[in-house]
Amino acid sequence: MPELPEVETVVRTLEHQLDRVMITGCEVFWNNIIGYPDAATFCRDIVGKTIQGYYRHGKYMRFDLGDMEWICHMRMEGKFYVQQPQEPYDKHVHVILQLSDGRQLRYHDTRKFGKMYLYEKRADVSSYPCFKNIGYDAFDERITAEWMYHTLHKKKTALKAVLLDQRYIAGIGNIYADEICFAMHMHPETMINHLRKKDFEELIYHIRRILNGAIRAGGTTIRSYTSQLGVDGRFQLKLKVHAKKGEACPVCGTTIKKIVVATRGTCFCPTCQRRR
DNA sequence: CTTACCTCCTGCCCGC
DNA sequence: TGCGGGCAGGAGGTAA
Repeated sequence: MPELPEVETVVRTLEHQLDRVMITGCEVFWNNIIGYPDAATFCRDIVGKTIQGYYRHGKYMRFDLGDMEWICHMRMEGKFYVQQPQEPYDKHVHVILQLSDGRQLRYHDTRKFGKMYLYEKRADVSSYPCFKNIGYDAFDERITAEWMYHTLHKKKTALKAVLLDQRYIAGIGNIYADEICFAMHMHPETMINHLRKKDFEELIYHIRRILNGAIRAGGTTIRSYTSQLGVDGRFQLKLKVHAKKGEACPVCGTTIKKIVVATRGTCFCPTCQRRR
């Protein structure tokens, strides 16, 4: 499931692979992938545009097309492939963009959960309808301990639920939420209103440290990128607790437990991570 | 306003 | 072997 670091890797990889390429054709095989407008309009309007910039907001990718903006969310299983037209593709390829250099940009998504949007360009990125419930990107400097304390100190919500809630901080998903809770030595169900301003400073520090570490690990993917593999931004990153149920905590050796928090499978160390 | 639950999808794992 | 059931999961939507 691509989270912020994986999306960043995909965006940078595509920028490296495609740069300023023109889109000369578009086919959509599964209409629900297109969140706005309808698939036919999407195809008609994207053809003839040149990609002029590659950006990311939370887990969303943004492509500057000059007078329009193409926005994609890969949800859990989305991948992009840059391939030659004659290369075969399977039933999970739902969108194919023909490029001016003869190659194709193919969107592959096993569960069809991903979404693409095409909007008239706006100066204020946060005003796009698909970002209606999406807050500041995790690296946005407007996320400060003061802002977090002000926004959250009265809420009776679990720490992990806050980390996953894209309205507050955009980009963190289930994997890094577990890792961030571990770094905080906090039980994922710690109530956010129990955190002090100093805790929020620490939280922001760990969020950015962990996401940055993952982005750096993703750089390896860019260098070793080959079109056959597809670009999904995944890489080998040593996780401390996520998906480690039954294994020993790397710090104290206690068996990692798994519970459900905010409807998500959640792994944590019962010794290192205390409730507050 | 907040929370709980449903929806979208498919692959995979389980039990029979 | 093969089938059905259950589950996971980001984010939008709706009901309570």
